[in-house]
Amino acid sequence: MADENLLDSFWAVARQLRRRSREALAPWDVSPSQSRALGVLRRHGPLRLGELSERLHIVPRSATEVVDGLQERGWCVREPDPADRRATVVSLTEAGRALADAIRAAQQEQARNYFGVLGTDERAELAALLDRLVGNP
Amino acid sequence: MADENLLDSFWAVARQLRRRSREALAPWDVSPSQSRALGVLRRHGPLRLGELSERLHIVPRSATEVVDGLQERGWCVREPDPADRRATVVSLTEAGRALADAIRAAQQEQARNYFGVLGTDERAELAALLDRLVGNP
DNA sequence: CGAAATGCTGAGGATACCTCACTATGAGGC
DNA sequence: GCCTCATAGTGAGGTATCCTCAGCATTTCG
Repeated sequence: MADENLLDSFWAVARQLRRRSREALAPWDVSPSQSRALGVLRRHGPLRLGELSERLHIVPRSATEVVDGLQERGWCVREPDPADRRATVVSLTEAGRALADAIRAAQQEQARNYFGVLGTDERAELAALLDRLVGNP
Repeated sequence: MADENLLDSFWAVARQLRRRSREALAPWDVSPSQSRALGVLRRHGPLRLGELSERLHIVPRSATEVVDGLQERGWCVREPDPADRRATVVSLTEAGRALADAIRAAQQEQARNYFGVLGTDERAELAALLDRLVGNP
């Protein structure tokens, strides 16, 4: 079975990607979990905390902490949802949006760099295989 | 750039693999980090704690904790290195070896299952691409 | 209107890492 | 042989990122 090696290779790539991502984030002193939240808010716009937690695959209580961190640094704000006063809507501030954009650019650059050892068609092949695994038809 | 999607797909696969691996480990009540240590000890035989920590990509102090956990459950033992009394050699007990074998079998089964949605040649292709990325020629 | 559901958060805990300082031992220069 | 310096492991203490459970405010529904 080469599947064991497949697993090993996969995790080796994951480790490298994690390291590079950490390095790419270093200039801004943003934690990986904060960066993920910024990315989600950037892509989807304002979100209720519960929705944010779903997209981050964490429980709402954990999203509370992440948002606390972002808010402390002035990157997002909480506002009551006018449609449901139990809920709070989280939006990026201008600083937060600028930061999210910068991080996205850095990550794109990093991804281009890392995956650049493969050719264009190979990257497409890799993406297709991964999507098959995930179950994205 | 599809590289962003490539990243997303990659992490989606990683998440699924982590979840499945956690499920595969559940019957034995072994933590992922303990399982990794068991795997290393199984493959390489007795190791000095420092060597074990290197292969796990963690600092020696952290390996101490992992070994503490394994030893508590009777899966490994510490013995002084006869060649250097500062060092301690960690070896699997019989129970530890049996457990490591069982875990390996379960993980192989799981990997076969997960990567089974791809054909044999596609798995080879994926492995080759990943190895290129890691830098394994 | 009252009961049940929902959205968020305080309190507290687990895991898996880390650094720093310390002890015991080993190894090389004189 | 002794002195110095390096090395192996670990105690103490800390951080990040998750989790559950309980509680409060609010909404929804029979």
